[in-house]
Amino acid sequence: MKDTKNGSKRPTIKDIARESGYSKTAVSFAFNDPKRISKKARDQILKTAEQLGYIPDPMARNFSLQRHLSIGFLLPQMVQYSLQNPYTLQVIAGIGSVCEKMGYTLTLIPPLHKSLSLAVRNAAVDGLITLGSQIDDDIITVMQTRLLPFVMIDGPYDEETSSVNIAEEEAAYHQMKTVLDHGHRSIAIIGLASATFAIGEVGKSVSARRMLGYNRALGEAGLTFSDVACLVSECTPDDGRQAAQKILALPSRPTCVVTMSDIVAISCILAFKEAGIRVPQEISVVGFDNIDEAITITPALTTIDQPAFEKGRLGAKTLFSIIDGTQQEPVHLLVEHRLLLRDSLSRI
Amino acid sequence: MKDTKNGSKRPTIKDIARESGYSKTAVSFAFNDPKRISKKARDQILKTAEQLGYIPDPMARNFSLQRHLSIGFLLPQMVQYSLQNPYTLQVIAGIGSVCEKMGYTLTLIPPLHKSLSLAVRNAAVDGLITLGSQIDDDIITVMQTRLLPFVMIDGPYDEETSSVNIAEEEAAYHQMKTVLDHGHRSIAIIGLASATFAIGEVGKSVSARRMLGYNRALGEAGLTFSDVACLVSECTPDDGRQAAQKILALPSRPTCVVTMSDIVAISCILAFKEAGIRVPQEISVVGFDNIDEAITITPALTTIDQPAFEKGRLGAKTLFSIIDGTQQEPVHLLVEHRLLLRDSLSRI
DNA sequence: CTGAGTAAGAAAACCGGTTTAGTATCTCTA
DNA sequence: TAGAGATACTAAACCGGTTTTCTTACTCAG
Repeated sequence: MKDTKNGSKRPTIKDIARESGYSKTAVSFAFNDPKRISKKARDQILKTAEQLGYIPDPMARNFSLQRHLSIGFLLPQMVQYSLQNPYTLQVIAGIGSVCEKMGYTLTLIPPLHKSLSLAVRNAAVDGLITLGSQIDDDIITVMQTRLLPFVMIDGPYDEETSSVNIAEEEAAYHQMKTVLDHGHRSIAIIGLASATFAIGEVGKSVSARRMLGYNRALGEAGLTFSDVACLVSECTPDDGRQAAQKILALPSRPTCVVTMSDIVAISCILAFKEAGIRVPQEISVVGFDNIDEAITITPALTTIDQPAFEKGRLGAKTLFSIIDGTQQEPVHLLVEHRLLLRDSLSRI
Repeated sequence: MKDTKNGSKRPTIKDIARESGYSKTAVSFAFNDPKRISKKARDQILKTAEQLGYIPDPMARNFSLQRHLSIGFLLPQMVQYSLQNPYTLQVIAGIGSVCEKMGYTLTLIPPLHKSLSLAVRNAAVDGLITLGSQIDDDIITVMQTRLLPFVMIDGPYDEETSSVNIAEEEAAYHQMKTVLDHGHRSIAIIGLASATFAIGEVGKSVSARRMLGYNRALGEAGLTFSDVACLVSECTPDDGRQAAQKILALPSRPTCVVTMSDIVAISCILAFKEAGIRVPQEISVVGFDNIDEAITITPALTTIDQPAFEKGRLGAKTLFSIIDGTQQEPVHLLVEHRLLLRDSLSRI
């Protein structure tokens, strides 16, 4: 690996061509299509490449071949939170397992200057997977304008866009109904930050779909949203704790807190315990996602289990089938959820 | 966003130039250096771009500017294991937090056709961070040949290569000495898969350095490696369980198992419990890393705590300072470790 | 012996941007 | 009123590969 003439920079295909006495074309063939060239030429070229320490520039190749060999995962929140959230990490692992099989890398894309759509504009990938409800029309427009294939996991529902989801409304109904069946009537709901409690228009976000389920369950018990305390929280430990504080500050304390994420639920449990309130004797908590900690925390968390790894895997498989042209029409995958009854929910 | 003439493909800078009546240069300036161009021209160009749905191709930009705006993380194992390993995930989170600040993406690079060095040849990144001891000379040669800046975390020690580590020998010494101080004399060691129990030559890998520490501690207690059972295991739950089975099959069961990773340690605890053996009453287990599960498992795991997130963060910071030229010479960072005494180690 | 077909390789176009070098016009100063 | 300098823009080179097109020499069948 000695220096080439061009300063101390890496040798290019041109250098190898010159030094070996062949053309650029020949060098390219030597590496990519050996049959197209004589053994003598190939040997000479590879020897020269070896001597000069030549490795074809991946970006130049990819650019020329109009591909990236990488798919992107749009981090739904700041890295600090996204990559500490076990649910998100399981989804990433699922995506990664497919990438590995396909010989692709997985590019984690954080917001750029706090902007997701800016990050999407600049993303050097063959396709994108999004997670969660932070995906607004702006972002979708950028992906469509770039003609970038994408799959949304837990995203806002859209006929024309491939997606992977659980039956959100059904799951939320099931979650709330279980709480009501346990006798609770004084309830607080902590929605995702993007949640809206206006049921009027048909909601497209995960939050909105879950709200429909909550509404139905409450209705069957003769309640409406005005009978429950409605809060929202980012899906972070800090925000979860703040929500817990707000609940403790309510004029009358609810007997059960229904959350849309285990992260928030667990933060609540911790906050309640620190405030000297016994869970579930004085207040019940139910979660959503079934992250690993849900079963190790005391009391073990009653929650909705959703197969995070599988969601990632299916999302990635779908994305690849769009990229390679196998899949032309949008697909909408539904994966199974189930309610796990554990200690954090008590009967009243 | 209507179609351009060139079929149904995305418009390029050339299309915008033609349609707007200006040159490619003008279009480029309109996007990147507005001051260089008249307001009239800029408005016309941006209007045309908007109408045609033009977004500059990130790869073409990056290629032209000879940069990637991404750094790579070389996954030490199959995705299935790497992205399920909490220690690795914490390191990734640390790296990601820096990438976010710098406006870079983080590319997770799985082995390509089982080959890490092949993956490194093809990686489209501005720099690489490696984790663990799987890094052989082959891989290092590729990175050096490509003139790709890189930082090794927990890697084989090398004067000329920037690195982030704990004082491995010291930590291992501390771990083993604690076991010996608790009275254990019948000990099994489960090393990392790459471990070698030959102490002769100065080891460069993490395993080798830890072995020196073990050797020293054992020596002070009047023991040598021939007095302990020496096994190796990949850092996966499956392999950890296999190692546990081998220990149970030994002619005389040791009173303590010393592992080089919590993943393995926890697998052992689970395997032992399933075999009806009480931990720590009948057998003690100590780990290494202090992953989250170490404290939630019963019995809580005695282990060496190392700051995974911080390692990732420092590794990334170092890499960026090499990339931007601030850092010329290799740096070798040492971060603090500490022993956490918990229930899985009993006194004998 | 000739013409078709093939093998080996070179030249040039291309991927889609950025940037350097250069041109024409306009403005200001001496 | 000529010359210097600034302004606004264009043409062409460049990043490092791949690929299409073309040339030349060789092979073989008729």
